[in-house]
Amino acid sequence: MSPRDTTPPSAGRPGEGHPLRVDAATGSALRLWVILSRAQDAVAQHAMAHVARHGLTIAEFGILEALYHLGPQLLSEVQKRLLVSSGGITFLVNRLVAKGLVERQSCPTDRRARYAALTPAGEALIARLFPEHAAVLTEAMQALTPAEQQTAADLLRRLGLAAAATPPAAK
Amino acid sequence: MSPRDTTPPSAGRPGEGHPLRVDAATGSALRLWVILSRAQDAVAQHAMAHVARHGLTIAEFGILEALYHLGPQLLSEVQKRLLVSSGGITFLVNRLVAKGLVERQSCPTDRRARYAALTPAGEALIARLFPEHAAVLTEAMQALTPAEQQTAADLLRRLGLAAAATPPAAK
DNA sequence: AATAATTATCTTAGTGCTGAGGTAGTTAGG
DNA sequence: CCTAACTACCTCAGCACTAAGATAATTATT
Repeated sequence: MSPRDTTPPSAGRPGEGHPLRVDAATGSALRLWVILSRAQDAVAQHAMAHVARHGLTIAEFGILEALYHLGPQLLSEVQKRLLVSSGGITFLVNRLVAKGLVERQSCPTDRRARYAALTPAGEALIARLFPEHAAVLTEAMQALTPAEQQTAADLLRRLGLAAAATPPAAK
Repeated sequence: MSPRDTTPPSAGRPGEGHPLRVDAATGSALRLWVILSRAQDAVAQHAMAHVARHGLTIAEFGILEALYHLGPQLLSEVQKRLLVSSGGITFLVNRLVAKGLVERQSCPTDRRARYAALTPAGEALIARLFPEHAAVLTEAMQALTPAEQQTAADLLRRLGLAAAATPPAAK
């Protein structure tokens, strides 16, 4: 789903292609979209490389991290937090159970619901990995000062919330 | 690969989990990482919804757009531009060929190399879709003014270039 | 020329996830 | 109660892509 595409042509290329003609507002949105995606991807490479070294995917790490910081959670709560599909959360928790890092617990008040909770092994792993992960990301983002990170975060939060709020657009 | 995870706990949650303790610099990097990923994902939903309505994936659209604006390109050039794997570019071009939107042309000076070029049908499709796509993205990002988009783009470009430049980190 | 190293593409197997649909448990209305 | 609607989770088929390796053509070295 990454748009390292939509990229405006690397200026000066003497192609046989069509010139890129867009108005100013459209141009800045397109440019931002490409830059946003590339930045996300570049940082994601660092995050993935780190968790992969411990045999985890980013999504698995996200579940462990959520359970670590919030305690046992209903699968549906974890699902909403991670933004994965309903089938996906079952699949991911199954895999973590198979690895011995997570266990399911039944909910006393609602027999449909199941909690996911860390096993001692899972707790030990995430307790060790989380600080490392934070350090990897801090390192990967060191090009921006904390103040700049704050500015970027403020802008992107508004952008993300607004984009998520609008319907996926009909055209 | 999305880290809607790594999210700091939604403050105030009275969990049984561990408190989130990180220093200031680490905190801003972690926060930015989550916000960056969520913003990228939210905008990507709009982009995907648009191209999916025409039976395309984002990667396929990216190839069509590249060929449209640059003219016929070697597969390896398209690959670098889209940041897909070498197998991926073969796979994607095959699918576009099957759809009748792209054709391969042999390179006269290097018999290993192949050009990808738009067919008339492909050209007609992307000529219609590209302006729509630009409009969808402009709409999706309208929460930020052009000046704010510029600021965000400047920061993210630096972030992305620096993150891409550093080795995937060893720890 | 012969050999090695590099480059360009393709092949194959596999991964990580989505989406549609299904079952069981729960809540609300009549 | 009894039905309908909803919710939580799971199953399963399938998709988009990756990674590793194979093949084949080119360039560089000896």
